[in-house]
Amino acid sequence: MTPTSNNGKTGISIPAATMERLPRYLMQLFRLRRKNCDSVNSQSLGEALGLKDTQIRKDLSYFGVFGKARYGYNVEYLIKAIESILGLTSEYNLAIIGVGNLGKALANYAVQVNSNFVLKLLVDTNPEIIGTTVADLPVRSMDDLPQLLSTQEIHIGIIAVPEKAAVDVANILVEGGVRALYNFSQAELHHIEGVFIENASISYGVYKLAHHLSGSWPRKK
Amino acid sequence: MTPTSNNGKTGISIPAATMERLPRYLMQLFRLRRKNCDSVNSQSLGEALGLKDTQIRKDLSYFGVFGKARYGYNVEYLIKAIESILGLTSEYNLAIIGVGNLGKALANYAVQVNSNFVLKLLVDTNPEIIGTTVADLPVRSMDDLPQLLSTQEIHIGIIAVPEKAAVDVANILVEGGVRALYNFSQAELHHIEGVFIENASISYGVYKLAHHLSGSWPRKK
DNA sequence: CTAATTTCGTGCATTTTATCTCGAATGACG
DNA sequence: CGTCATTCGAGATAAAATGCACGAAATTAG
Repeated sequence: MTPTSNNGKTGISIPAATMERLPRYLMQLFRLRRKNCDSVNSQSLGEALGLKDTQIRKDLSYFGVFGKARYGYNVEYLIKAIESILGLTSEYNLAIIGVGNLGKALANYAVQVNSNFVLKLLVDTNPEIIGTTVADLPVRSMDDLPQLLSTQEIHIGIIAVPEKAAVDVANILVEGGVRALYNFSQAELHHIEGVFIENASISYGVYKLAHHLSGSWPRKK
Repeated sequence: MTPTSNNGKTGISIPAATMERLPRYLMQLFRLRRKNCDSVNSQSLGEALGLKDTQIRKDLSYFGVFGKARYGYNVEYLIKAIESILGLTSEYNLAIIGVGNLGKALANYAVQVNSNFVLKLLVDTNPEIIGTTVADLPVRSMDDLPQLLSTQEIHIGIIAVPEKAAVDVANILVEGGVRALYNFSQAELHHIEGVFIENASISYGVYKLAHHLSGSWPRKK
């Protein structure tokens, strides 16, 4: 069986919560590979990620049989399998709109993360930023964005502009044919027909921490 | 009844999923306030956030009665109530560790978000950054961090350093008495006794989008 | 004042998610 | 080669979250 096959499980719908965890599994597997680990079992994987071992086995079981009794999972094989499940078999072109501090951080980030994501385009409105080079790419003018989108295919648009500009930027991207948006602005983007939207919600975590500190967050065991 | 009271619901444990949504409600309420809206009903709040109206009513009902039939919720009152639930009745001092692009972005962010969060400390290891001013604060040396933590109380430590340094930074913060960490590094931080940890996981969204684009993400209706 | 209508709050059904349990497979070891 | 310990896979069970449906409250209109 190849890692890409689904082991006859077609038709069964995968829990969204499971899909959410796969990137975390993948990241941890990359770390293990860097440490030259050949195999990993569900228990140690769980400990590294703060999850129960049964959770990991159940998650992986949706996609077929990856593990072996008394051995665990082969790291390399599982990486290939999860990459395949996540659709990391092809490349995705990224555009970052807004090259302030956050945009720059994301640009440098994007290069490291995974070679399946290729940063193609940086755009800003600020004349002082336009023309500078960030992550080996020139920053282009927002005015040129529609035209730039027509000359190269962008799969994922990363929105790193102030809240007020986010909706306009989203519309330009969608009109330019971008079908997936990763929104780092405070704006709430939803419900654009045929477009996948992921909201990063950077600031919410601090509220959760405030609540924890203030007293009575219901703890998980 | 004051917004802070629990309307006799003490003892009932609040679903974690509900707590996760409260910051989003709060943000949307801030937007409504800025637009001088006095009231909002569960339906329009739901539309703005991509949630069902029943979800919002149920969430709020855990904390008592905030709404009125044929009127909805008073924006100002609901803001006060949620702020109280989230523990935003006192101030929280923030330290940002790592003043690269991400740290700078977070520093400028933190100032806007909410006056309950007060940025007190910026720290980095890079001699070229140490001594510069970001968000009206001088960047201090990482070497001085333990000492700085002993002279002022920091409630929330924001980790914006490279993955390799994250665990060390976390340890220094915890030893310095910080009980809540917001981790923006790629490192997985878990299980520090008595410390609340929130992982921002900035890069995972792009994997989800890749999977969406590649085909068969199970859609929610 | 009464009826009509809107919108909340909440008990209950449904769906989704997490956890438990245990048989089966695998490799280690005598 | 047989026994033992380990670790997976997956069905059964428990827990959590969501969504429905309806009674009650409140406002408006006649």
